[in-house]
Amino acid sequence: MSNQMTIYDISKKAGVSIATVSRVLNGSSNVKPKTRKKVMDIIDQYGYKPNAFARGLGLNSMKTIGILCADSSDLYLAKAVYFIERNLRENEYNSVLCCTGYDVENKKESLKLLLSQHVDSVVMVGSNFIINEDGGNDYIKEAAETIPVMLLNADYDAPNVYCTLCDDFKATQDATESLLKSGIDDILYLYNSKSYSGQKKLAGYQNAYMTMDKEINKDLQQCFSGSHEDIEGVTSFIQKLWDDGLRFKAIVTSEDFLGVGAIKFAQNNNISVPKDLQIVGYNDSILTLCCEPAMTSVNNRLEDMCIQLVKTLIGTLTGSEMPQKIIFSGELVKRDSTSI
Amino acid sequence: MSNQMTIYDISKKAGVSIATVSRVLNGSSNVKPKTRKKVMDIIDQYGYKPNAFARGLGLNSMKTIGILCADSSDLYLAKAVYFIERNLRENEYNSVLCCTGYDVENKKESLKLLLSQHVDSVVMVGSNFIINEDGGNDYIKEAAETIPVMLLNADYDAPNVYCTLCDDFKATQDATESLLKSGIDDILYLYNSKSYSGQKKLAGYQNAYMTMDKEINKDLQQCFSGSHEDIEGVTSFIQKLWDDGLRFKAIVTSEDFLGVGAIKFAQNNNISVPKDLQIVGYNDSILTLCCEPAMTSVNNRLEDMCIQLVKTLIGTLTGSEMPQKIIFSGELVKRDSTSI
DNA sequence: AATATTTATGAAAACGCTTACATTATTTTT
DNA sequence: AAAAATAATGTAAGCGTTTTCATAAATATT
Repeated sequence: MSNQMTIYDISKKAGVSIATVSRVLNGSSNVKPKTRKKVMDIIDQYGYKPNAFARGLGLNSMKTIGILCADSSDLYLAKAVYFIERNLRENEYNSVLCCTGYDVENKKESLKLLLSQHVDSVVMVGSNFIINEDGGNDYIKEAAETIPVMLLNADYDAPNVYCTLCDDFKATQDATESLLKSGIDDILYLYNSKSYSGQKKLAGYQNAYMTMDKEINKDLQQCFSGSHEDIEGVTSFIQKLWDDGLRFKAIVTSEDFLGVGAIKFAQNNNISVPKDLQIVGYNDSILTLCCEPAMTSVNNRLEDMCIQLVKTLIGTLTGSEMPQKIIFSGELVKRDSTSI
Repeated sequence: MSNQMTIYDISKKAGVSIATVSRVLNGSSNVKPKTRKKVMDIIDQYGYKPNAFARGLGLNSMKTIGILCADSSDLYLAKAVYFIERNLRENEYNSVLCCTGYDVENKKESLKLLLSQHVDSVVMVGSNFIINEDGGNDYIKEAAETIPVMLLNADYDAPNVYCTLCDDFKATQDATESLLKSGIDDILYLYNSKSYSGQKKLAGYQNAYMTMDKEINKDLQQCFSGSHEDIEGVTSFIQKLWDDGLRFKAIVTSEDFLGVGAIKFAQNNNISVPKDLQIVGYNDSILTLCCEPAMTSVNNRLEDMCIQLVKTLIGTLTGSEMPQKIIFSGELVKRDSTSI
């Protein structure tokens, strides 16, 4: 079996020392081309792969990145994980995935676990890793004392913490402003409690009103706290608001599933979309194409962000000075649920 | 820093040998309760975590399972990865994720990589890991010589290979039969080239016709080879068939996104669903709730399968004799896209 | 109380690599 | 052609655990 082979076996067969084999393996320049070829041939012939543990022990790095993610069954997070994993692998890094759920203690525990595994860095996927209370993010700061911490779509200033994010504030503000400018004043903002970015988007929504010098109605800011799978829950949540007498001409959301729930609500009530109710999703996921009409949504450049994040990560690990914050601009993808 | 501490430091502080510390760490019974407590206290006090590499080297196992998955951004596969990861972690196993894409060579390469990392087992998520040609699956057999190989929703008989799957054949046959029994003869079967299970479902579809003694029209078996994101592609694919004169009263699909594309097609052509066209999806994903009307779909018990798979895996790793094949029955979840 | 048995602990080898340092081979300089 | 400089290779010491085997302590048996 090729897997039982050790560097000793290879060195013996190639008639060199284990140090030379190691040098070939690690691409050291100080080895004669002829020797390198000889060793390589043996390695290829026997399909030898160095034992990752031993290598890790020696190098104190296993070329492994920890990926922390609340819930990789969430469409958006799943895509992020996918893009990050792919990019890491292209750079010859492995990823250990760790789904933490939304509980804070769990997140901390998972992080500790990854650290004990000596990952070279840890990527936190999603803004829900930012804890919105005093000292809540110390666990990030602490981890960053040991290894670089990469935040996807979250914003946190600390040494050795690198953020790659989309300007959700601005994207939401822009979308809201477009609606306001088209003469619609009663815009419901619907967000999900799970994600901190829902707050930032809320601020963008509010800022749009301020900028346009229009009055804000607090009742039009609503938080849905169910799961990202519970579209029916969203629909009845909105229905309840409606039945309670709340009225709106547009709904701006912090996630696509909320938008879909809104479209379903409109259908149930024979409200014409976009004529009498315009709806804006967020993330530009496949859900936008499933509903009727297809939904306008903010594309927040997930793939670009992930590519950049890995680029920054690799740079940091190889000792380059890297910017600690990179911000992408979201882009409103207009479909048939709006007429702006 | 707690992370730099070694077993030596702990042993010194506790006034015992490293062997004793190791025994405490590994829960060996041969250690006096008083000693254990003493050591534990030091460990807790300093937050010591053993170096995973060294441990791996010693044990030749890092309690890590490799997860192989073509594309974890696919809703279905993402959920599978999520469930598996969660269950593994509950059993104190880590998971290294590896997205292979659909290229066979890549899959083999990724598997080799995982093996070189000395994972304790490897889980292949999805039927696309079964290569439908002579000797195509030797790579699985080979891996199984070293470690147990777990297949999710794929069927392959070999020593040390464990399959957990859903009877997609039967589920599709049942759905098709229900439609046939309700008097509809022209059922389009639409599947996706990416997944081998599309073939098994096709067989189920065909078997329904045979069982009901009805004639099969080969033109009604169509394969869409686009991406799982390309709902619009599906819609125009069906439109083309329609424009070419193909007619059908129902569409049975191998995946939800195909069903959604079908519903969109119906909408575009003012074909009433389910009155004039019934549509059945597969996987019972969130997409079924996004479209209008909500889509009937086969729930193939993904979570149950994943739980069982991990159970089987842990059993195997701990030396229990485990069944090599466990088959779940799919369940048709009826919604408004059918009237059966 | 002396001996046999069991239980708890320690010393040291092993795990398979990397790498600093020592040595040898090769090339360049004189 | 000898000396100096450089390049290639080898030797051996880590890296931080686990674990076997030997030994010491505690308990049971006579």
